[in-house]
Amino acid sequence: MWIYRFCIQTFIFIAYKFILSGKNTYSKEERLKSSIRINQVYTQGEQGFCHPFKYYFIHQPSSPEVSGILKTCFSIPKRKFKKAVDRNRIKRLCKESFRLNKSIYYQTCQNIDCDVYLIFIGKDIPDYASMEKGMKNFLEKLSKHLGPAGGKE
RNA sequence: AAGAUAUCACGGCCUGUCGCUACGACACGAAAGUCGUCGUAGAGGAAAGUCCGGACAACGCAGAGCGCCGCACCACCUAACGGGUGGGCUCCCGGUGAGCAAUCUAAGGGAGACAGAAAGUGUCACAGAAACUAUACCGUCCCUACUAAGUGUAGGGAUAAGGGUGAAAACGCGGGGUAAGAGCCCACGGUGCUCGUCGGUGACGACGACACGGAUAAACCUUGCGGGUUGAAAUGCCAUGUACAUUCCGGCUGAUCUUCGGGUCAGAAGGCUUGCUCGGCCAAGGUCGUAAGACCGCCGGAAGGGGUAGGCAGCUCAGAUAAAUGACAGGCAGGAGCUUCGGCUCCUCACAGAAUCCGGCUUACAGUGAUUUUUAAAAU
RNA sequence: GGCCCUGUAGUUCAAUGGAUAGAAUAGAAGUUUCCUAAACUUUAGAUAUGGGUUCGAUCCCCGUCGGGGCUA
Repeated sequence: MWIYRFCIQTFIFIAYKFILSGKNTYSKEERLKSSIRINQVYTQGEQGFCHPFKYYFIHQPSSPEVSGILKTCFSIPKRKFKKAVDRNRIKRLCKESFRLNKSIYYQTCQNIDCDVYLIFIGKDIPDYASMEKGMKNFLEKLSKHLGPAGGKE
């Protein structure tokens, strides 16, 4: 009985929060935090490049236990940006652009459990417009890559 | 009115929308909990460098001696400090004034790891005669021999006043004195872990007496004071998981009590602590065998190997753990540029982001305000 | 977060507090060769930086900057 209820709850959860995309939140659940998962993504995952970012990702179809959330993690190399202020600034720009534009991904891809590890590769600190442009490009590329596969399964 | 230096203070403010982190209340739910709702709080003067000092924690409760490290004028502040405040002394700049000169010195400014070189050892390159219980190269002077003599040559002696070398050369300078000279004597100065009197809490200062040949302790060292060691990746707990496995080395002794099950005391090998020593602490045997020894087990160390590398506390009225402070819009204030002096346009900027917490230090810094010192120009 | 080490030519290393900081290699020029290589000759090139101690610092001391290592 309660399993059925839980399924309904999770379905409602997904429907409200992501498909309809009523609010542009970026909470703790959407962040990739476990170091085990990060190592998996880094070693086993596929990799690619899209202008300011290098990305690793791993994906599997969603199940009742694993809700279909896109978990992300941003990384800025310390070698290129030595000051903590610059690294903080870039990370905040990344998070902000992802928060406002993640609906591009959720419009096409649903029920896929995907972990993404993004590394910022750039020489200068970008402004928000260029960062948003790069993030849109990345999300479109990712959703194109995952969309048909998710549809088949 | 402008620039520079130093010190101190500040390091934009307000409103709205979306969003993040923590906590609390409310709503729903049996509970776990929630696309929940609302409220409160949310990064600096250096948060930095990690250069000092603490709080705090752990370590076979840390005792003594040696070693090692740090500090080093005095007083006060401080939980403590290598920090701060004030004072003393020395040196440098400055130059009023005194003096024949050497030299001393007022105002003002700057610097100083500023105990001891008269406890000992070492070093002082090159140059120079000589660089340290000192030295005679050129000189100066005396005596003797040769020479008729001046002078010259040779030998012996006295001498640190003059020359040249050097970073540093017999305390400086004037006079006396002398064969020539020398603090040998005198005056004026200089120096001193010296002695006495006076002043000062003290460092020290003034006066008098006495004595006068270097530098280096950020060379070893000596003296005084301080420091047990390791640092939140400390430490405690929970979860997951494996191997009570393998190899090598060393040890398992003695006395005593006994209800014969065992207990008590001492000790070896080895190990533990702060580098060493003393001291202190830990420490299991049994079977077979006449014995030597063998086997099993245990203890300690080493090698290689296996497993987990997650969470909670530590940790805070900011408080995370792949780590929160952001984006957009408007206004005020400030700055820059243009100007027809009405205004218009642009910007919110420098250094820089908490990770247990405090007290300092050092370094970085757009701009604003205050104070001090100083510079050049113009006007009177 | 904490602890520690280190900085010398373009590179790898030397140098007891005292000469113009030395060697190898790389660079440049020349000799040789028909040309190149090799060999030989010559040459330029550095103490991370700011102070202090000292008569005199690559060396000793302090600050800053950079690089590296260790730490469950």
